[in-house]
Amino acid sequence: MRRASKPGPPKAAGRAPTSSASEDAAYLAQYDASAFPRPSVAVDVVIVTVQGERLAALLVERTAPPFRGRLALPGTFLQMDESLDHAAARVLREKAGLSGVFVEQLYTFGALGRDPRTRVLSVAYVALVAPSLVGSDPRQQFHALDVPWEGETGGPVDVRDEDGRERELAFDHRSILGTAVKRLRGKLDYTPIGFQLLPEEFTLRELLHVHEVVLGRPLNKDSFRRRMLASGDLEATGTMEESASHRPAERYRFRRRSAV
Amino acid sequence: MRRASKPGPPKAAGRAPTSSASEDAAYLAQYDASAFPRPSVAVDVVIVTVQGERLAALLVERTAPPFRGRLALPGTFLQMDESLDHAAARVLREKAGLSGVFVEQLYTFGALGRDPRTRVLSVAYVALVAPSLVGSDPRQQFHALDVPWEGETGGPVDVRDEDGRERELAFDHRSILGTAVKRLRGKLDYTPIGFQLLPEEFTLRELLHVHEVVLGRPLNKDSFRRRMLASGDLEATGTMEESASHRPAERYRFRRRSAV
DNA sequence: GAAATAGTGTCTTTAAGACAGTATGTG
DNA sequence: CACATACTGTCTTAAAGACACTATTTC
Repeated sequence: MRRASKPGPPKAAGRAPTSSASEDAAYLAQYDASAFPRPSVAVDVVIVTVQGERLAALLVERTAPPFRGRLALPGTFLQMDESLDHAAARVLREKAGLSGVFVEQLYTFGALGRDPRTRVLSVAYVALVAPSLVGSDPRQQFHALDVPWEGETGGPVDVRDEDGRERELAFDHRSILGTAVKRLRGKLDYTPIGFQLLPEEFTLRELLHVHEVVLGRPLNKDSFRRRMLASGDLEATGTMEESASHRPAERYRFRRRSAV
Repeated sequence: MRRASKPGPPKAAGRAPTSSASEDAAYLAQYDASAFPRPSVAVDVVIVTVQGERLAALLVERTAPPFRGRLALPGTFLQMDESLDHAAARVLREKAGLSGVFVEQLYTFGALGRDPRTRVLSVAYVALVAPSLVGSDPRQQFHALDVPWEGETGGPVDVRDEDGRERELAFDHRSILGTAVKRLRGKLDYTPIGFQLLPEEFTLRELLHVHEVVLGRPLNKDSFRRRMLASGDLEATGTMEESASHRPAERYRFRRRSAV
């Protein structure tokens, strides 16, 4: 290991001195932001939940061209006075009536022809919501996802409506959905992300079910139980589930819950 | 498992028909791209290599305000007629004289005050280069990274020049470097990314060294060897390293090598 | 009691860590 | 020869899978 020598005094040695605050201020006063061409920037959010045996995402039907009539991810154009994270939270609130849920940035899509109108980048986010948080809000139109690949292969994802009919998506949103599913599957292996798709308290069977739906394959029940209890992330509540036609299971709670 | 009913004929049922190509064309003719405010978009690349016992990144000294004299990631403004990936490859070529190396998108930074000039998003990429690819090109000024956290904690990273003196960075580039190191450490656990930091052929000791430098901690030599040989990703070349003052090791090659 | 799932205990298999011992190069 | 590292083999430990068995609820 090459040892770094003790850092010397902050004198510059053979380098141009760092610019001063006043120099920066003078420069900024004459800076012309319009000198560079600027693309439009959209923020789209993949809002994921578990419905029965499938993953589902909140999608909105486009009422204007381009792609009128197709389903699209809820999104917005980035405002100049808000951060990317803020825009994602705004989409959740305004387009889905949701707040306080898990959100994280996914990927930025910037292919040339992805929006026929003009150059638009899409900074995509993923949000996870418990089915119990989904209520009667008419904006919360979830559609089942049909993932045509296994593991973390990746690739576009199909969308079906309530009748099981396949729906076409606008833009490159099938690919964005695919990237989201791939990311979720990857994270599930080493982070306790599954909790975000369940209510505050849940049984181990429910947690197992969520993992199986996200991963798209059955899991070993015994080792899942052992792994979860050994992880230290779960806290027994002492209460039992009710009204099951079998022996009721104990409910657990996640120790730390991060939210935006 | 809820069975999807057989997809019916593509007739719309109770939905507005999908927009036609001619409708889209008419709409696009009158679309005004300037109706929405647009931020500037930069593409910055964290070009990583291994130097001795440390990770190092290629950084350039800023010659103009803001942050004149500080080190910054090589970057460019996104052109309107190029994809994000293309802009990243262009930065590698023009600012580092590199091509054919591993590149992938990292994260998009969009905090409000991150550039004092105007609203600038930075779509950050990570590139991995073998030390053997680094030559006499004066643009290839690598600086050692000093990661002040363990594992995948995350957080800003310090940069030192050849004398071991700490250097200040421009913008939020310390955070971008930190995100890059965190990503690399995460990927190393389940993907054979370490190969990208080595020449075409290498010994197991060299591969182990790369992993240790990226992860910032020593690894068990025995299980590393077993794991690598069992993974099926390595191919023995039959040749031996030379001029070591000890028993020479066999050289291996990576089976698949992805590049841009 | 039958059915269904919860939860416990144990055996086997597999991967990782520890470490001894042999092999093969340089000086 | 000493020294350094490559490589092999074996023992131990820890985690995962398989599975038998008991427990507790509804019907």
